[in-house]
Amino acid sequence: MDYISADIEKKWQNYWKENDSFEPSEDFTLEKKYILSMFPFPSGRLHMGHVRNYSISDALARYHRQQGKNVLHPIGFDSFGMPAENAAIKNGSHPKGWTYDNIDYMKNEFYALGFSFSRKREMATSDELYTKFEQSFIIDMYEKGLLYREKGMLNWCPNDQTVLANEQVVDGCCWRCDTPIEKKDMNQYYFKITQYSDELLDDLKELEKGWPKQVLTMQENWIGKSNGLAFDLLFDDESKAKLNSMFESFDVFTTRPDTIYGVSYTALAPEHAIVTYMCENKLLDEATIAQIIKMKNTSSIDRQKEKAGLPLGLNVIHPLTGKIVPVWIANFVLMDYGSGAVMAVPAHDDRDYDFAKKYDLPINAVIKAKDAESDVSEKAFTDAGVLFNSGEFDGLNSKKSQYNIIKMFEEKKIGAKTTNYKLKDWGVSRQRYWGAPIPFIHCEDCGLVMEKKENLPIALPDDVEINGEGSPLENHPTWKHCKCSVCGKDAVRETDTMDTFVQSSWYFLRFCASPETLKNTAFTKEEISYWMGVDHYVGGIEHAILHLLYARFFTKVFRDLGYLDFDEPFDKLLTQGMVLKDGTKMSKSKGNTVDPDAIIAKYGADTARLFILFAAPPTQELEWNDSAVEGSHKFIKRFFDRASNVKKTETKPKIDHSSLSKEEKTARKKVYEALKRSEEVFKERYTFNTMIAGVMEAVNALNLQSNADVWSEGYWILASIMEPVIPHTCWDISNEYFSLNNLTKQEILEEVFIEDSITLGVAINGKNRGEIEVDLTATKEEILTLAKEKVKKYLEDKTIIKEIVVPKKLVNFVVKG
RNA sequence: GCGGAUGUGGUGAAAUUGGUAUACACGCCAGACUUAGGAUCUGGUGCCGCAAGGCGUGGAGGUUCAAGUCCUCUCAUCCGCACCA
Repeated sequence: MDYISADIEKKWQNYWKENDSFEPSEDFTLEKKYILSMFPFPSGRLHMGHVRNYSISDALARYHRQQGKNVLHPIGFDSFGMPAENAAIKNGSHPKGWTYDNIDYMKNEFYALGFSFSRKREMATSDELYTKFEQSFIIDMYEKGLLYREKGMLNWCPNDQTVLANEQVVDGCCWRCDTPIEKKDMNQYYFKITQYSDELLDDLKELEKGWPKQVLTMQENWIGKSNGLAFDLLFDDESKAKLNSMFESFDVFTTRPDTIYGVSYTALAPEHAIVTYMCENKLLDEATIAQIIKMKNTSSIDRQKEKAGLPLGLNVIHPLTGKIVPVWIANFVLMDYGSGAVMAVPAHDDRDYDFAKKYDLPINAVIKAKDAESDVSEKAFTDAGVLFNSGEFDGLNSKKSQYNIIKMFEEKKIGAKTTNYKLKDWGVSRQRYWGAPIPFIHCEDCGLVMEKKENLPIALPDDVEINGEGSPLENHPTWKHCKCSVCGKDAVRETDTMDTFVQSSWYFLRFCASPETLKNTAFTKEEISYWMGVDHYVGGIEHAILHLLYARFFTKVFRDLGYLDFDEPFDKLLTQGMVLKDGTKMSKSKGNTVDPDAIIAKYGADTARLFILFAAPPTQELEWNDSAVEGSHKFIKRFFDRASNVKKTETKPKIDHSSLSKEEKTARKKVYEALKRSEEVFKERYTFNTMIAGVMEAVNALNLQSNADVWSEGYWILASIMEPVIPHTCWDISNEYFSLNNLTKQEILEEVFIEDSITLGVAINGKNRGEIEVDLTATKEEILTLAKEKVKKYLEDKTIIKEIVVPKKLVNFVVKG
């Protein structure tokens, strides 16, 4: 029978659909596996990155199903978001229609690839029920004080006409459209993620077993915890008078209190309150004010190009020496880190050094290397060292003095040990239409109030005009008008919608809901405690910070709200590498994409899956190679054709190993080696390429013999091993020859690994010179005699100094002369 | 600058604890079958060399009977963060 991929694949896809083959059981006494791939945005069609992502998770899901586990392998769509609106603006389509059409199309693509998803748990985050539950959680979070509204300087993308979270600003530009962001003073809703900074950082330890180190490090850096000293710098009397006695002091933070005797100036961020006061009250001359305004309006990228600043004509008093220290304004001081002000120690900080050199400020060295002279004439000395010119702390090392200096500040009550984080609260409101509305109401009398839970969902209106100008909800004639949930008076709805990352922060919990639960509640605690945590989470490294941090945050919040009782959502994280063509990432703009549909049409889904899992380990980049795809296709055909050597059987044949020929024994050994490899791969290594190579070797070995029982046993096992990779082909073979009985856990037979003789390498001075075959029972002396005979010609005129026999591996002679 | 990785044939890549480097595949070469071959099958293929032999895992050292694997230094590439005080 010829291998016709289209027929076979269609046949089994229909079979799986009709038989609900991949629905998880509701029996919570079974051992479970929750296998999840990061769900896609419904952009229109699948790309190869998707195919790789789901090929990996599908292989895991199918393997564990064979092992008898209760497997949850769901699929959904992260369906809110800007592209739907952009398409609306471009083609006049409606975001809803566009989104759901795309979902339908992509679902078909998924099932054409044979992915074993639970069809009954399919969902999209733009479904009204999803919005309903999410809005309910938002209200819970507000009541807990984890959501607040505040005016602030926000990241504004002028192209997308919306605010962005800090995490969504990449190199000063919008993460989505690359437009340089602007700062805009606006009201915004924030999740208090900073309340969980320490826990988000500390719990990374729990993840060390299951997450790539790289991701852990990225999260750690993003949270950016640093310990140091915070203290007040007091103005002198003259400066206080200049400031109309409005300010006594300002607060600074340092991680290097050991350098404090080297302070030679201090610097404020251009946005600092004192600077703002001075500008507003014209306490500086006009030219200076103009320069400050210019500095503030400079983009963050330009601000990094060169250090710049101005003296403010103010002085503070050094807290330890009592000396007068000038106050500057400096463009490198960031308003949103620490207090927006720094003590400057040019001798021991590169930035302070550059600035001091430029403006000719004093450079006072106070730390030197242990056994060297201090030299800061060329550059700052930023290492730890020994203190000098530091009063009572002279001679102490950096570490010791940091401790002592902080202690002294605390005793004198002029400063305190302080921890700072780079992590900021998560701004979640977006001025867009295609998102989940934030369920709040603005009432003239009552202020900001929550919508009543019984009124949820606050759904989006369908009749909107989307033209890219302003917020479509804000511009809608009637939608925003409502009654206050507290006093009943006329009021207005919040027209901002939520960041789409909010939806992806809890979708993995929603998947735990049974088809029954789905209709009524978000999920039940019982279901969640059974299915969570996710055993394998598969997705792209690009989500290392944003999505994974937010999802971890939501899990902790839901725990504190009583919805669940664990700390971390994802036990194991597998970050897949990119799919490349011609050395660069596949992308439409580069025109180097390969369309999955075309590959399926030409070779079939199994070929695409096999190539993707065979060409490289999943965490590594994958270079697309047309002829290697061809090769994968050839293997499947050969695998299918050679199945004709198999004798039909309902059970695995029993074979008397001792009666077999050498070729037959080798074939069996290779088959069972492949099985061993498969277990390691699925349990620990996930290097599917090596497992597939093992199967290929086994097929090659089977082909060198003609014992029908050996063929049958071989295929019984190999079709089971390969089913997670090329499911259609394997189900077809299994059905034809084994009545599908072999797609279960396979037992390893140790007898096939026992051999009567073994091959040993013979080396001289570590260099391989030949090999000998010896009896299993051979003694060391016998082996040595045989080995010496084998490499006789290399031993002439030489003296053997040492003879090493490594059992079952090799013999090594150390020779001289 | 800080952090994380990766360097092995013409190519994608194997080598799980130090033990015969290059499994498996792609490509290439040769042969068979064929009207034909971009199908299928068989064999060959690390490099230099006619051979004997020598050399080979980015580079330089080291430990060891034995190093792709361990240690020191170094080079290159990729990724992430970045004026975070």
